[in-house]
Amino acid sequence: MMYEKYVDLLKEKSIKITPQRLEILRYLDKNRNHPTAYQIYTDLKENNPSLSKTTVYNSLEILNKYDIINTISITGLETRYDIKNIIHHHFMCKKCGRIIDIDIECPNIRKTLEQGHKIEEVHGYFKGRCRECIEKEIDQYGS
Amino acid sequence: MMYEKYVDLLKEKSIKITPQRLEILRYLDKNRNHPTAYQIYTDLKENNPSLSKTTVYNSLEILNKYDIINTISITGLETRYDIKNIIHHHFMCKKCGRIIDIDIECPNIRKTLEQGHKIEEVHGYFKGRCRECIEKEIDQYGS
DNA sequence: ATACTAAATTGTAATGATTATAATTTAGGT
DNA sequence: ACCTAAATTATAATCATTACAATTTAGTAT
Repeated sequence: MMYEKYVDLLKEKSIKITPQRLEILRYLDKNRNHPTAYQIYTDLKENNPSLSKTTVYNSLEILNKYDIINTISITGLETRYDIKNIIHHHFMCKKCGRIIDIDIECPNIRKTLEQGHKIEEVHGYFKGRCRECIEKEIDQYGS
Repeated sequence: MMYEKYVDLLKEKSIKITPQRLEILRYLDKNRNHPTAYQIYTDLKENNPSLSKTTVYNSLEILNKYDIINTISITGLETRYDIKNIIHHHFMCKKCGRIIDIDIECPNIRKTLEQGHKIEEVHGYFKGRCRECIEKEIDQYGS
């Protein structure tokens, strides 16, 4: 019941249903903060001490390959992961490091590009300072 | 004469003018194929055997900080570098790995987002199969 | 021109994310 | 209840990047 949703996702793609994959999917579904592989690993390890880091990487790779999750290259340091939902962009705050969803899809990019190359993924991100960090600065130094 | 253009770029930002920085800038200006730090390092080392990898990283960092170059996080593996020119997006071919410039700026993203967060960088990229790889496949298997 | 000083460069070592490998276990079909 | 290919695990290796400490240099002041 609890995992049925994720079982179905894997069944659709005819890839093996394992407890590790289900846990990772559930984790990404509940944690929409674009975690790293390491964050997923350490958090899930609490309830499953035998979990291997390699398994996390392998699972993320196959889930990405079958279009169940997205990878986000934005920090330049590590890959972030995101369960697939409606297309959106990301905003990364250079101060606090947070990656925030931006519910926008870049219009007419797809059409514009259907001229030779085949697009399989669309990624957009911005970098700057998030509202919260800006507000903190104002508090600190006076407006 | 040859390096004047790059000297000016550094002067504008009041950062020190060193032969290493000038060479890196010239390299990025001539090589618009989004090289990695390692590629820059090995290519420039040919004419300057004492060049250090750390210098390349340090220089790229400061050039990026002062908005003279751009960093591109797209492969998830390493950072790519691009001399600053008009805003454009990128297309990465999943087959051959090439990163191609797409001369498009996502319209009205900037305005849409001026609601709290401050945008300092706009990045957009697509992944898929480039025209050349697609054409090769057709050649191979018949159309 | 010369001397000075903070900043840049260099080489080496350390770090941290990710991948490779090989042995063990398991999912899912027979 | 098998069987087998695929998944999981632990460990070691790899690769990009950063930290560090010693040396050199750019650019300013003398």
